[in-house]
Amino acid sequence: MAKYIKIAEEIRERIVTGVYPVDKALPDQINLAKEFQTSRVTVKKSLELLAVEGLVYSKQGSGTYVRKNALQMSKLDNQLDEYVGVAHQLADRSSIASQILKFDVRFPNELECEKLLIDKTQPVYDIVRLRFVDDEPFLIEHTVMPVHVIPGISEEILTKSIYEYIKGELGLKFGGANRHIRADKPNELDRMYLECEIADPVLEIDQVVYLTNGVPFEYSQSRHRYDKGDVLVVNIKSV
Amino acid sequence: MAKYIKIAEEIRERIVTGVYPVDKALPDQINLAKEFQTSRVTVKKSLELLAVEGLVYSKQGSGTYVRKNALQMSKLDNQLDEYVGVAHQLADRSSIASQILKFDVRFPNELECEKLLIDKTQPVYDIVRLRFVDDEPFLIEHTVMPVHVIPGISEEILTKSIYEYIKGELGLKFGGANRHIRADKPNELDRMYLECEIADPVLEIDQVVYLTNGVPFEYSQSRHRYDKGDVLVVNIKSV
DNA sequence: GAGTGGTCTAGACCACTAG
DNA sequence: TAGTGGTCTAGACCACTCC
Repeated sequence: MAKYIKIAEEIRERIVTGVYPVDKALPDQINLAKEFQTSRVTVKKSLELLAVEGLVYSKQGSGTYVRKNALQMSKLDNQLDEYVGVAHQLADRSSIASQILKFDVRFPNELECEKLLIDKTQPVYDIVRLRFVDDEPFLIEHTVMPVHVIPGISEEILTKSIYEYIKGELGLKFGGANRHIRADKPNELDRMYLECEIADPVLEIDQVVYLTNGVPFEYSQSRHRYDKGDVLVVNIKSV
Repeated sequence: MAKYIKIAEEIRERIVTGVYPVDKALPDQINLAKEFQTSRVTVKKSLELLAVEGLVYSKQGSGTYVRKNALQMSKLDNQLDEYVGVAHQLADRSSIASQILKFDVRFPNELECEKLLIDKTQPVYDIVRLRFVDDEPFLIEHTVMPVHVIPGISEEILTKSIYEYIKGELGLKFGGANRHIRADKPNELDRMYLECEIADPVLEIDQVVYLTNGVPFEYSQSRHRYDKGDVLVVNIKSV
């Protein structure tokens, strides 16, 4: 484990336990460097980590301070690391099940080519899944994935986790996503499978998910019951 | 302007113009350092900037590569810098107007105290605004702000931009936000002011906005017409 | 084993804040 | 003006990838 990460952990611990109180300055970088038997550059790197997490902020010429909302931020971080779509947010506290409504291979349409950065000749999986939380329908998800990027998908994998398969079997890493979030009226499928009334809105999330090398591997549209969960977005400016 | 930022700009330019092609490795850090007459550490810092933007990724022992979706990412970035709530997303291409429905000062309730990290004795502004894009109602926003954090709010400021006032007059900086996004059925106000039909869903965004020092200065709930705009969330993993 | 990125150092100078 | 963070250097060693 890198030294600057260990130091960041120690400082984070001191913040959440109140050794470094909220709204007050930390010891300056030179003294922290002395204490941790390291160079100032390394200490600075640790503080940058904590700044990205929203725990501290630095003011040139003045000092590095604990942010007033530091304690709240430290709670959020665990959730963030695990965040993949919305389904995962609930993984801890509930049982999740999947029902496969459709699993096909076909050629992509124009929009899918554009989103997935592929051409018309490259086949894609066409998957529709219904997800349950504690036996109640929660979301319906339409996923399109390029076969050549994620080969070997089977129904068995779909009932478990695609992300686990990509990480474990294929050795690829999730690298980010762009999501569009909007509200919509329920359509036929929503009413049938999510058991929506005609006046029940749905929350729609359109996303393109990328591997670390920027190759898109999933373009999906998921539609959620409006009364089951929401989307949390945390945003910290670094400048 | 710091050298590492200039170098990042030059490399970004080379990526978007195709000098460094997508999916290929950049020159290694030592050679980039030579070219830019600098040290390897400085080059690395430039590459880290570009990695955060989603343009490149580095693989220890192998090289630094242009991400396949780099060109799409470079388009998104401009939008992101300007992102403050949802209203701003539209600022460029349309005329925005505000109508003040309510502007009061009162004591906060328990939830507001918790969100804004204040106690019951500290008064808050209680503001309700209706926003129009090109003369059509677009969102209705209920904002609560602590008076002692943002003093001197007037109706005139509200019709313009609170953020401009905070930055310009008070010299404070916006430092981040936590948002919860969900879909909901329209309530009385939505139907009256947003001109929603009873079956029209609304997109609700609950947010706490912070200054750079972590002091919450706004707790707001905005409700949007489902057919006018959505929320874009970009997420790049750095690990 | 050669090449590449990741980390770390010790010291320097600059830019900014605050009294 | 003193103190603090921001940047930069030149060199070193380590960890990892890939041939």
